[in-house]
Amino acid sequence: MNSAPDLRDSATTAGNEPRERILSAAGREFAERGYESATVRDICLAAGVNVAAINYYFGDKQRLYIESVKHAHEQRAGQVPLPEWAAGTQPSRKLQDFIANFLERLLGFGQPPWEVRLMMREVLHPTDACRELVEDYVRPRFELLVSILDELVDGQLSQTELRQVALSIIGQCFLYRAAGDVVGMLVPREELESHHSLAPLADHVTSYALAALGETRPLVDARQRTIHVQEEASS
Amino acid sequence: MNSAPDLRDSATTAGNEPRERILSAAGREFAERGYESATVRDICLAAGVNVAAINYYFGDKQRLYIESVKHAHEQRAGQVPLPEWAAGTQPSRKLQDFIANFLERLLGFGQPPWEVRLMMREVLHPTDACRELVEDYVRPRFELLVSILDELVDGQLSQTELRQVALSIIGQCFLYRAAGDVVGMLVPREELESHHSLAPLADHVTSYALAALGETRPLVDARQRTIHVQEEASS
DNA sequence: TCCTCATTCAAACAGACGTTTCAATCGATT
DNA sequence: AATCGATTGAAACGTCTGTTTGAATGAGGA
Repeated sequence: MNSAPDLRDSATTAGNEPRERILSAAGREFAERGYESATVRDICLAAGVNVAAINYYFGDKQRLYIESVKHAHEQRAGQVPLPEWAAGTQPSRKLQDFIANFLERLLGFGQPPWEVRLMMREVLHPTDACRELVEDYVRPRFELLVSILDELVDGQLSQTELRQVALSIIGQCFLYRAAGDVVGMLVPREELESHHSLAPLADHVTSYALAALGETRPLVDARQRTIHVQEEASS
Repeated sequence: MNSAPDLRDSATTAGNEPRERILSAAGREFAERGYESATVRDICLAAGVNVAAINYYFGDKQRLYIESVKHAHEQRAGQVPLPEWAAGTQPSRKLQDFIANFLERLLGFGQPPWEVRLMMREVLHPTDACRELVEDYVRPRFELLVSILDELVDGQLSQTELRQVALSIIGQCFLYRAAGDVVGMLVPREELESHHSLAPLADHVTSYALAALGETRPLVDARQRTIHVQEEASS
C-alpha cells in the first residue's frame, strides 16, 4: 500500500504520485461541483490520501484550485495540439481544420473531459486563474483564427472586422459546450445525434462562415428564391 | 409551527413588501456569488429582514433560490417584451429586430442587470429551475427565430437546417454575455466600446446571417477577390 | 543499530453555514 | 381594554467546512 516514491531527481520522472492523484481528483471535483461546493474531504477521499496532504502539498484549497486549473490546461493542451499546415494550404481548408480542431477540443472525443469543463468554469466565471489561462491558451488560438481569416479574405477586411467574424465563429462553437444542456432541450433527440456531433457541426460552422464571406455559394441559392420574394412583394 | 402565509395567491396582500425585498436581494446575491457561496445571512442583511424570515416565507434556501430565479425571469420578461410586427413586414427586418431585441435582453440597456446574470447561471450550470426556464422563456424565442428564418428563406431549408442557423445566431449573441470577460481580454479597449455595443453587434450578427443565407451580398465582394484566389491556386 | 527526515495518519480545531426555537411585537377585531 | 393571529427578533442548534496539530510510519545514511 505504502509506495514512498522518493523521486528526488524529478527531472527524469514527471512529479510526485500522490501530488498527481490529488491534482486529478481535485480537477474532477472542481469541474463537477465548482470551487465552493467541492470539499477537500471529498477530493482526498477520491485521491486516496489524508486531508492533511492538501496542506502538505499545496498549502490550502485556493492554491490547490489554481494548480489544478493549470494542470488541466496543460494536460488538455497536449491532448489536442494546434493543427499545422504545409505552406500553400488553401485558407478555406485551414479554416475547416481550425474549426474542427476547436470543436474537438471543446467537445472532446467522446464525452467532454473534465479538463474542459474546469476551464469552461474559469471562462464563464473568471477567478484569478483566468487571465493566465486566456493569455496562454485562448489568445494564441484566437489570433491564429484571425490570421486564417485575413488570409482567406486576402486582406480586404480590417482587423476589427476580422475579429468580429472570429468571435462569430467562436460563439457558435462555444454555445454547444457552454449551454449544451439547453441546446439538448431545444433540439429533437434524433437530430442531436445526427447533426450535432463533431463533424456535422464543424461543417456547418465552416460553410456558414465561408458563405457569409462570399467564399462559397450562400446556404440558399438566391436565384431560386428571388422569384418567390418578388411574388410576395407584388402581392 | 407557524405555517407560512399564502404565498401562492397574492389576492390578499397585493405586494408583500418583505417578500419582495427578500426575492430581490436573494436574486442579486445568487447572481453575484452563485447558490452555494451566497449565504442566507447576507441576503437577509441586504433585504433588511431577520434570518428567520427566509424560513417563514420560503421554507428553506433551496425554495428561495427557485422562487428568485422565477421572479427574475418574470421581471426581466416584462422589461424587454418580444417585438411584434405588422403583417407584411420584411423577414430580414424581423431578423434584425429579433437579434437586436435578443441582445438587448442579454446585455441589458446599460450594464447587464442581475436578473440576466442569474438566468445565465441556470443556463450554464442547470439546476431544477432550468427546465421550466427553458420551456417558458427560451423555447418560444427560439421557435420565433426559426419561423423568421423559415420565412426568410421561403421554405427552402429543412427544419434541421433552420435550427442550425438559429443556433449559430444565438451562439454569437450568447458569447458576449457568457464569456464577456474573456472577450474583453481579446479585443482592444477602444474597439470594445465602438464595435461591441448593442447596435453594432446586432448589425454584425444580422448581416453575417443574411450574407450566409444569400439574402445580401457577402461581407467581402467576391468579384474582387476571386482574381487573387486564382493567382494563388495557379502558383 | 540508531538517527534523520520526508510523509502519512487520526483527531481536533475554530468558524461559518442553514435552520430552528420561542418570546416579543404589532395591528386589527371583539 | 382584551384577545388573537400574523410577523419579527435575538439567540442557539447541530453540522459541515478548511485547516492544523502532533504522533506514527518507514525508508535511506551514518
